[in-house]
Amino acid sequence: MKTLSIKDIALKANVSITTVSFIINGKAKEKAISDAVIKKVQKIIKESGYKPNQLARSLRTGNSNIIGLIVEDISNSFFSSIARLIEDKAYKKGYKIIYSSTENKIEKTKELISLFKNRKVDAYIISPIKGIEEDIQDLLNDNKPVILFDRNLPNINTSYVGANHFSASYQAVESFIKDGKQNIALVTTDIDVQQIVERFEGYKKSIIDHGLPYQDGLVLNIPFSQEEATTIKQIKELLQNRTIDAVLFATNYLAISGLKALKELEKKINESFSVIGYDDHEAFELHSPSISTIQQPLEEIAEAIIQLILAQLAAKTKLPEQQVVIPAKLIIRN
Amino acid sequence: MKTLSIKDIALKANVSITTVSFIINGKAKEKAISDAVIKKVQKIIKESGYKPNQLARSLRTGNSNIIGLIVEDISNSFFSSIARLIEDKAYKKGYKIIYSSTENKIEKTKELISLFKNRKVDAYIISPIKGIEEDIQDLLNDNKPVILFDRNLPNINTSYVGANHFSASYQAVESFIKDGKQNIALVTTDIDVQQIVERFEGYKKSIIDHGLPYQDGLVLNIPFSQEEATTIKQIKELLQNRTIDAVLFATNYLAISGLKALKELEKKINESFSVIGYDDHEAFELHSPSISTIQQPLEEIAEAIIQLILAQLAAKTKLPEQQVVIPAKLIIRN
DNA sequence: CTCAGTTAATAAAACGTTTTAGTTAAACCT
DNA sequence: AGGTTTAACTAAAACGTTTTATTAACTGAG
Repeated sequence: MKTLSIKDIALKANVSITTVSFIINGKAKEKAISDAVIKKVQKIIKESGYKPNQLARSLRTGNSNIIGLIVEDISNSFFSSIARLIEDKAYKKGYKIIYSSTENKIEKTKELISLFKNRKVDAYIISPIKGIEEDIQDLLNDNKPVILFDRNLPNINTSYVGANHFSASYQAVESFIKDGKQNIALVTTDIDVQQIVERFEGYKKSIIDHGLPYQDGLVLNIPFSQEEATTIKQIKELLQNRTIDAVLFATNYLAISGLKALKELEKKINESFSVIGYDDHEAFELHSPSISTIQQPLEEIAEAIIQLILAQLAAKTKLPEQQVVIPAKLIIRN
Repeated sequence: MKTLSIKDIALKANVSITTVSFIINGKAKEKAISDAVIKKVQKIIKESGYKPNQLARSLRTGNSNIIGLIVEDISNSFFSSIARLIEDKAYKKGYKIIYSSTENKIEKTKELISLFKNRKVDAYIISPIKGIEEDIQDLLNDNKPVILFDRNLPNINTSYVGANHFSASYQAVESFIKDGKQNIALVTTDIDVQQIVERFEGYKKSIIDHGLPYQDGLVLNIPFSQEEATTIKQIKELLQNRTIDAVLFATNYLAISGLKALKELEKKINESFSVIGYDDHEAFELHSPSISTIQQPLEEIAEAIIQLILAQLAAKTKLPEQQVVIPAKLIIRN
């Protein structure tokens, strides 16, 4: 069975294609189509189950009611949770989301942007990486709404939603110090994105502000695409070779690897050795003892993103860009 | 800057649109375009950065190089991991994936299928739910490849990839019994999909086969969309009101809730009380003690799915459907 | 020298919409 | 009665491709 087109409907209703189009798009009133015709056409549409071809529509109008979501890795629970929340909220406003993972690769990210552009995606939500500034600027020049989240790109003038990573890791370290910890390690990753840098800066500043010496050897930089086994090995080495009484992990997957390392070392978390993770994870709460963590308010972040996007989509003119910085919460668990 | 069209390229190269199109689509040789013209046009395309409009292309050809992936919930690690693997493999073959979550809702699933159909998605990978048989049959009648995974729909004749849930939960219960357990509970969910039913059947058969009495009261059915707090409460009640020395959880998120319940009850997992989860989760391995689980081989499942899809996409005729059942592995951890 | 075949290219239709610019007939003035 | 508005509807262009059918020029065989 061939799929129906607007032409078939027009034929059946004995009116022109134009008329049907006006009715479909709710312009019947303004275009002075009589009620009788409206009723008739709507009835035929309903009965036949006709659905306009979105491709043709997009081709003609240049927009698609689709929002593109580009994240680092959809299998990371932070991103998949955000994706799910955004999907939900967008869906209610009639927008669909399509998403894809960049794996922090510049080339793949560029291709994705190009793919989405090609598909006439209406707006972009991007967790960016350095090196795609130009591509994003192109989108903006093209008047497409772009919201950056999780990480910001300093040279791009567009709205951003993210957590206050500096202050969050500052507080985490502060809480270690208040607990009497002296040798606080940071396990972080080497990707060059603002949010990771901030986490490091917060750590460093907090240590110095509280009169402790900053020790380079207590900061472990894990390459992003490294095998987990290697990561675990490096963390074990750090813990064995250094006097350390507290560790802050800069991402949830690093914390997971860290917990595995501790397990292999049979090193217990207790009064004399503490751990704080980042981006909550089911495993943190369940762990014995429960793992304290810096929690980003996913719901709020998703909400802020979708608000900004919808506002920009609805607006005729370019809205002023906003930097929404949401405080991350330090969750102390015992 | 207006985006370029094939017309602009044709103009610049001083040839017809048709010629450019042939060259773009690699039909230059067969259409006897001279090498000189091919070179010239390709140079112009490269220099100008022209990218064909995929919408127009899809509108004309009826296909899109996009595969639609429809899952229950992208924020569940089982699905997001599979999605990520499929995305990777498809990407290498020049296909893009777009995915969306159904939340096990028939209406939303139907809408998604309709959305994808509208977008001329070339093939579908669906983790289905009862009630959408007709929509899937429509796709098949339309000659679109459809692969079901995770759950099968008995009345649909199409390929399926999934794990052997019956045998997996049979073995899990068997291992409990060999350990001397007598009162084995099952915490499962009420969604009416084959894979969940199989898990229950395997549990029941194993109990009976091994000469134990099947007790209805030891099976807890959790409504799918229920708040987690309620789920935890129900699991606590089950554990408090019954003599139970082992629990099999039918999904990973139920196991997580179960572990939380145990934590609240301060009930320890040890020789006299065992637990097995389903679909691995980071938290299982990290838990103290580590949680045994039934592990679905994600990599193999993803590989099988993508193989079937690509084979069907490449084939001119309809391939015979295949039911790929991959054994799930019982991982005993201590 | 002519006809058939080949080579190199193109014009135009088609995909399914939206939207601009009309057209026609009736209703409304003065 | 003649002109102007308005109501109701529509023809056709446009979006950017692919593809079918066609043309025009050349080649070589008989």
